[in-house]
Amino acid sequence: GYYLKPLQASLIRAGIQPKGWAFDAMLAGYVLQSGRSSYPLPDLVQDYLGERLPTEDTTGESGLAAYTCAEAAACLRLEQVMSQQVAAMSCADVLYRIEVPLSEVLARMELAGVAVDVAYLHQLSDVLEALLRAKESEVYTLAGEPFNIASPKQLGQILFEKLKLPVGKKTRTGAYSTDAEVLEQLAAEYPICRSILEYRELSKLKSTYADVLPRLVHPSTGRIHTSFNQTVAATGRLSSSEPNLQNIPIRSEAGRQIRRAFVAAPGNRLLSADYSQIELRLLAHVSGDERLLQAFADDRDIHAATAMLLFGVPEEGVTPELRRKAKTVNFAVLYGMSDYGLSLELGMSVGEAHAFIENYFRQLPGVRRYLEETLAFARQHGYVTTLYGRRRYLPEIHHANRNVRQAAERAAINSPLQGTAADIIKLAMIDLDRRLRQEGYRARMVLQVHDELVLDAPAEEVPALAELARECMSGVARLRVPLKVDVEVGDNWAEMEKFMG
DNA sequence: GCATGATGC
DNA sequence: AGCATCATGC
Repeated sequence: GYYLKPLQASLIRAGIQPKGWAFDAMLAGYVLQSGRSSYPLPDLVQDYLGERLPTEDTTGESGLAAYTCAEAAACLRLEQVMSQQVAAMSCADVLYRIEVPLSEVLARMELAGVAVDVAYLHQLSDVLEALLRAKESEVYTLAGEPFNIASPKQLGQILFEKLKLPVGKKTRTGAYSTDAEVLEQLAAEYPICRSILEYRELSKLKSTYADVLPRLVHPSTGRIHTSFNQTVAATGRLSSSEPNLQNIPIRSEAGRQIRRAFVAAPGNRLLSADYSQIELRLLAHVSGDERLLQAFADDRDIHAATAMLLFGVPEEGVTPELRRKAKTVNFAVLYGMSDYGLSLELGMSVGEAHAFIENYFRQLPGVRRYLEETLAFARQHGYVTTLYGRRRYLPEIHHANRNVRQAAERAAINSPLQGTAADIIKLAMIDLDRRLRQEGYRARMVLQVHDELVLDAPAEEVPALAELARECMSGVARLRVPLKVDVEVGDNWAEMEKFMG
């Protein structure tokens, strides 16, 4: 078949649970070349069969029948060719044990949807509107005139020409940058910058979330049914759209008010299970670095443990500031840090950042070895892989332009880690979905947010479900480090409490 | 349609 | 600084 998920959803909605889905050409296309922007069937037919699918003429009934038959025939032949190639690049497990079975799980999740409190969102929208108007007046007063705050061009003119604030960085096109980093720098001395930041936050919350989410509530289910896209992210992650439920605010207090709108069905509770530090645990596993492995074996606070190593202080000497620096370095490693990037982040010179990184590698030599081996592999083969064999091609690893080449090098470091984490949670979703159905749970998996699964569950199922989710998620891979899973339970997605057990 | 800037992991 | 989606301006 081709793009089976909608078909699977239709069948499931009709109460039919077909088994033995064998092949999906769209998913095969994704596994073979995850960097493509999309996988239209005519393109796959052209690229893998060297043929042209007849042009779509579905005006009449006979035209529709003929085109549908041509599609079906093409899929059968695509399976022969693509399956061979998938096997030849050792991606059979990724396609047949991960992506194909996951498709049906995603269909079930999309059908289940998630409940939102619409009345609450309307109320919140009105509050945001009032706060926004007040903040707008505040900005106009500080600027000495009204203007469109949402226009970066007008805002740049007001701040850097009229008010003569010191110019920070410029954008790629040479305009004054007014992004949060620039405004944050200026905010201590110029209150208007703080006001603009607050205006931006409120504006984002209202226009992207409070005003849009209620419109996407399905009239018959009363729930929001996102799309989980399986072929978008080059690393193997899922994405979510219409609406994106993978970027619901959590960090700011105002943002968390949006999250409160995501609720359990009546009589139910929301259960969230998330992997703790999965990417750093994977770094420990694939690098085999002794100290990193030991830190996770001891279930240490990894950023604090890193701070002890980097700064040579005892546990009680780890100040919040040192821990924050160590945390930044840990993330920088996952993203394939350059000393330049780290220097910007930590506000130090490139030389200091370089010394920082050298110190990190001296303390964690296994990590350096892994990063060097991964880069060498990418340069030699032109791709990198996850633990389960998922491949990402990096043609720009030999690019003549240094910036382009270095971006590819960072992707070479990051993709195996981000992609392996994606493989693992996908496997866990398949397993958990099977267990939920086999064991007759009424709970439904409703969201996946990269390292987190959210279930909408009858209150009485919560204790057993917490155990089941933990078991599925941490048991799905046997690594040199434990996969720690934290479980939280609550009536809404903002107010969750740790679940012990 | 691209640029910018917001949100998440 | 890795990976995404969405709103807005122009």
